[in-house]
Amino acid sequence: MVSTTDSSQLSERSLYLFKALVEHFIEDGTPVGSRTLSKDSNLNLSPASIRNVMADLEDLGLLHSPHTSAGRVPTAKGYRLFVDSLLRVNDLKSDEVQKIAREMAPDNDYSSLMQRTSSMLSNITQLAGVVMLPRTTQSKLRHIEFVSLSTNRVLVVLIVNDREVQNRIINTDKTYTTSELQQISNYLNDIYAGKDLTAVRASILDELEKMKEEVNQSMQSAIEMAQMAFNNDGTQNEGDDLLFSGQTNLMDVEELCDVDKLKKLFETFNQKRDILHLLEQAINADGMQIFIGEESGYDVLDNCSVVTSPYEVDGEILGVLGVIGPTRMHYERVIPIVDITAKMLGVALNLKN
Amino acid sequence: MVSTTDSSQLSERSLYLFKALVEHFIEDGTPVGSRTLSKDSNLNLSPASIRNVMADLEDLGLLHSPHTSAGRVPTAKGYRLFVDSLLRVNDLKSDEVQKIAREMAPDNDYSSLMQRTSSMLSNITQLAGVVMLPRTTQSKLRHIEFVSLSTNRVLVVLIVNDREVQNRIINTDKTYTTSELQQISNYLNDIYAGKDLTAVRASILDELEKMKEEVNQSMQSAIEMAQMAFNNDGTQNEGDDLLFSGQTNLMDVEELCDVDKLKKLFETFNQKRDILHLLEQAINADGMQIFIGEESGYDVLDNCSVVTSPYEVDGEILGVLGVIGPTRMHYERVIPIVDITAKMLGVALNLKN
DNA sequence: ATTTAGCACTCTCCTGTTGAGAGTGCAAAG
DNA sequence: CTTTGCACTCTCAACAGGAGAGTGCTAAAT
Repeated sequence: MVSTTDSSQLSERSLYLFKALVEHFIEDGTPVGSRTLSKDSNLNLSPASIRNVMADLEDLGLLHSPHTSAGRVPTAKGYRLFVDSLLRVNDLKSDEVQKIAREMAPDNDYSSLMQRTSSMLSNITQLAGVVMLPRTTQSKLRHIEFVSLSTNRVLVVLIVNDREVQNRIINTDKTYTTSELQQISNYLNDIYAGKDLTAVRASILDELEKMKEEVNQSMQSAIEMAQMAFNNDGTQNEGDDLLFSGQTNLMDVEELCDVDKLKKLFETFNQKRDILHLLEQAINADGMQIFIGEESGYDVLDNCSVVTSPYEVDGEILGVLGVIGPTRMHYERVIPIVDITAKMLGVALNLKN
Repeated sequence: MVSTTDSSQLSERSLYLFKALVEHFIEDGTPVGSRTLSKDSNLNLSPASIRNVMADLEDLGLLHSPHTSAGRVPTAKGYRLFVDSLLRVNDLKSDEVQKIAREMAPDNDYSSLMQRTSSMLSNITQLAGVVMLPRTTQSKLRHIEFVSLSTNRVLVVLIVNDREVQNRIINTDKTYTTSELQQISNYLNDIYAGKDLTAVRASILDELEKMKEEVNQSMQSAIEMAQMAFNNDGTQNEGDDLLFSGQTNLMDVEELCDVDKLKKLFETFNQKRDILHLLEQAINADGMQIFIGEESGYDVLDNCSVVTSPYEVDGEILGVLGVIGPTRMHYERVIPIVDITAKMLGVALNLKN
């Protein structure tokens, strides 16, 4: 990205007109011509003069003409300039802030909170909302519990990080009684509770080695059980960490109205992978990050912008959330919404510790 | 539904031609004219004769002309006759059966099995798949466990019906130690394990009444905890019992290619409610159930058919699964697929007990 | 040195027309 | 009962023409 357009390269007037054009286009959706702009801006300039300016802006790659007689439209680069240097973000109306706050009332149910956050984002913006769940990089084991299901089948319940409950079923070679399982889980809780999951796994493998020498029956069972419990493909299913909502809102957007493009877009959502990559980029940038059109690097998102913000608790970034919509979106509204939502989610999560 | 069209009302030849027409239309998607049908069927009839037959069929409400010069198309009633009396279901190729079987290998992870079933349905049919999870009408409590999270906050883990794990967080008025919680859960497990959830709730309310007189401290705590644990809005979130997949496949279907209709359809999927009602109807009918077009009673499904089959374990119906696609679908393929999938799901679930 | 007016030009989009093609229904003949 | 013949209807694609919008360029005005 060398060709950054510095707003100082342009005259005051050009910038003013450019801003007016973008705003008009965002409102209308139709390419803006010189005549319209002449009336729209309260500079008293004739269409002809404005044409000259527009031609310059087009040369700089900020505008684009769909065809000879169609007025002009901002390019991705144009939106970038607009968002970075010209946009004046609206303060949210207090009733909107309250609406957000209401939806995000802290809730003991963690996953429901996240889900509601996503829906709220899509509802309030009338675009698609997305929340990336906290990456469970460091998972502290809180508690482990075994429940006998039937012959040779045992349910393992792992409580991780105070909020997440994982459960899996393992097949054992013998049938355990409830009290045996109780003993085993007591034993494992004693040594492993509070430790990191990866550390636990490593330790278990160690113990398995040592075990060959020892003969302590009950401990042997315990370690075997633990091995099976934790051996499982470590992380949970890869696709489980992205919550979309309001995708259908995008079906109203004219720019995306082509069924074929929509299909590709929806499939991208379903696969989650690409969006996940994108959001991972956003997690590192501190503060809000906006991907405009082709900037994202994904073809399907060519006519889309993604407005993201990381959310954090105690200064630690847990994840990212955001909104996906057409490049022609009301940034001045969407940006503060995403911003405040991220902050409020941080607060809501904080209250839970 | 009084106006059932008995296939015996129609001449052999009419039926034959009707069948040919429907098959042709399902293949092609374009209205079928007399000329086409004359060549297509190997009866040696002139287009004119066929026109007469077609006019009769139209009078009976089995066919419909989009316009004067457009050939004819089956109505919902027509499809109904076709599916009920004329359709010869294909046996699935053995490699397809194997493919299904492979996807539905029994798996300790219950929810993953259900999810894979849904995806598999949509993959193999190239339509939308849906699985309704077992209704938890009678939920036997298997095990209850408390884990202290932080001051005044306790995580409750309920294991229900051997496979389902529910967890919720409750706020307590005092902070419990691990061993206190242990005691409480031991106590509750002793009296409630194996009982029905609704019975448990009732019993707890009873105990709360009695409690006023008694003074047993630890038992009092236990009951209070239990009350909070079970008091929660009984069932899990209402929308959590329907698994869709492959919705985007429907975007390829010509009949639904209108963005507006698609949007409504997708919103119906997201709300789940209507589809849930439909599937609930299907759960009662024994065996497969097919809703064709307007029959479903939901406007959004006007151009859609829903092919469903209940799945059962030990003769008990647990839920329903099926496929949603355009009325113009390859019933002869979809029907056996849904059928066999339901059976295999039953088997896979059975192996888990 | 800008800004503006004038003008020729281009492109889209809407509208109307036309003809081909497909399919129908009906009446009369086989 | 089936077929032939025929007039009729309707869609669809292609084409043409005109209105409208907007442009770029040049020359005049400020």
